[in-house]
Amino acid sequence: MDVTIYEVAQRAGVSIATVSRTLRGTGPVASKTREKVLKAVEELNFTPSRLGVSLAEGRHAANGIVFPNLSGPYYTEVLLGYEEVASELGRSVLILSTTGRTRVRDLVKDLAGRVDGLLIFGHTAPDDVIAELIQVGMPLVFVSREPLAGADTLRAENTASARLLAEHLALHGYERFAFLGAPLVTGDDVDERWQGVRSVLGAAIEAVPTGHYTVDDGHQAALRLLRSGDRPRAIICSDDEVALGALLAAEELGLAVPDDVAVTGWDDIMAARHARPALTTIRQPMRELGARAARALDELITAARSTPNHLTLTTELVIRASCGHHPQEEPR
Amino acid sequence: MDVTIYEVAQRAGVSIATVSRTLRGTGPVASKTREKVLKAVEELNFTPSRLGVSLAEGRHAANGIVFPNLSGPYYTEVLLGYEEVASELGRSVLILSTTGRTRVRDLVKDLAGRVDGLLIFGHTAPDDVIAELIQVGMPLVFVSREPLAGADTLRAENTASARLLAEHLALHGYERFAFLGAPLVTGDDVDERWQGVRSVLGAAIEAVPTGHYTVDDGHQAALRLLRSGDRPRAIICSDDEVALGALLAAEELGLAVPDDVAVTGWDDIMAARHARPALTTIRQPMRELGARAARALDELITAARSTPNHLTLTTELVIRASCGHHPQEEPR
DNA sequence: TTGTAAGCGTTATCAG
DNA sequence: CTGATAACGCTTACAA
Repeated sequence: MDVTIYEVAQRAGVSIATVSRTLRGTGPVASKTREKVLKAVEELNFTPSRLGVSLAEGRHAANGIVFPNLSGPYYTEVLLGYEEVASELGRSVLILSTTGRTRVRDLVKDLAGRVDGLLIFGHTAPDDVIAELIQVGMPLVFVSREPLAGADTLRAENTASARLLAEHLALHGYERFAFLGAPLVTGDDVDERWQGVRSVLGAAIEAVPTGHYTVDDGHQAALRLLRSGDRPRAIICSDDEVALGALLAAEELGLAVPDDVAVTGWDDIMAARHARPALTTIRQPMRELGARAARALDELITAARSTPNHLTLTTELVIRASCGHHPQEEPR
Repeated sequence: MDVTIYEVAQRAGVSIATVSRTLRGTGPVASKTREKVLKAVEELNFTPSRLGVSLAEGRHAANGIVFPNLSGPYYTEVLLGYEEVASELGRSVLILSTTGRTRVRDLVKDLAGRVDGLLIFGHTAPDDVIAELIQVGMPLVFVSREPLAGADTLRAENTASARLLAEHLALHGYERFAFLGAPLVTGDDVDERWQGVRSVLGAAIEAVPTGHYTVDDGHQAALRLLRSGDRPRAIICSDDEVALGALLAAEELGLAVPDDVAVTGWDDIMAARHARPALTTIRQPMRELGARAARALDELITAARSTPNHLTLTTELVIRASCGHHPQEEPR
């Protein structure tokens, strides 16, 4: 990309203003002139410099997204939904992964300087940068986090479905529960799930931490949990990956799921259906979260909307085999 | 981000050149002046406009990456390795996902206009755009593709390990094989794997297509394959995800792995170790591929190097349970 | 040590 | 309809 609008103008025998007008369709251009210009553009294989355009237009035509990592389908799916819609809207997407990173503050600020708007997962960005960004009016949408003034927040419903799940498990007659993948910060998705199940299970459930929310960490934590003296009758996991890890641990210890210990997940990632036994879980529209975030950002950026939106998408309890036997599945 | 270098200069009572010098550490600045400038910067909370900087510097300080999708760990891992190193080198990364996209040509060109260099997976970008990009001297590194003039290519070794794997399976005494996940384009990783195994197995192996290289598609294809009259004794899969799908299919049909049918994968993703039975596979340094690509691009961009490199990283045959019983594992 | 001014590549206003 | 020309926000010779 080396040829500039000046060369095109010169070759076409017109001014750069005319070239610009022709290419963007803004303002009138005589059809003979237009032809000359297009011909020159063609011959020179001219593409307007993004930098020049952006500087003049005063916008990047790009969105950012900050996530912890990409282990497992959750962030990945949201990311893809986001990128697809952003792309439709003519915006590129810049990514920033924060786990294992030092100076996240600076990275986020730098990213913010390159885009017109940002999707931020949960609490992956330091509060003070967020405050700064809101302060300067940068369009922001948070996914998987409690509402926040000055920015959009978007999440899938957690508490109600957590209750639904807890109640379903209680109906199985289980009495001791564990919540594997204890919340790390208050106000994010996992915390809401925990609050939800605890609100119905009360003292019968205890929170067990896992480190990260990965298959591996779930596996390790479940191993410890299941080996302990009084193991729970049912393990409600923070998400499907942790649950997959729990399934592994149970198998390793020779425990049958759901007969010895029931296990449930969250998200309904593809592997949940394929797991053995298939995971009872809560389906959450990951792709749509990303897509909606991109659209919300677009509204904010184009100033089609100025007041923040706080949206909660509905989820669905998906009952499969891992939570216990159900009459309709096992006719007597 | 609204305050410009002019306001800082004014407030500090100096020229914009001095502000720039102070901030970038280029050229001399009296320490008293420096202090005044830094104070003004602080008070105004000034951050140089990325667009301004890039336009003046003549570089984006950003890299792009184009991949088909993010289903499964392979692209994801490479992406993360890439982003991490790019970030260390002070470059942001812009992504472009191509599956299900129309006008990939335009998307790639647009992306190219926003970055200093591009990592492109296999054959995800149309040949003519690639030719154009090489033509204009855009730094390019291809991952998982056969060498190409005018750009770096980077891949993990395929053919030799494919032979190794095939020979190992032959030692088990198997006679009929299938390669699940037939190559879609010639010259990419999967094609090399196929060529490798076929070179030792000859007519004893047949290629079976899967659509995409996903768990689901592998599952479906394996189901058809295993139901057919003369099912193969061993299934060599194009990658771990397809293999995971094959495992599912075998289980569904009541076939024991490896006793009724052996299955192998490729990549050694995390799930391969956790699968039941654990997958025999070829370990490939995905993260490192991404990291190296970022460094290679940096060399090309900074003109530290001008001749293309074509690098092949070594892989490792990881023998686990899914390919058959081994003496050392099962002492008589 | 500091300031002036010429780029960098567009867009868009305002006269013709 | 078209062309000067002033932004846009910075970097960097070149002078002083």
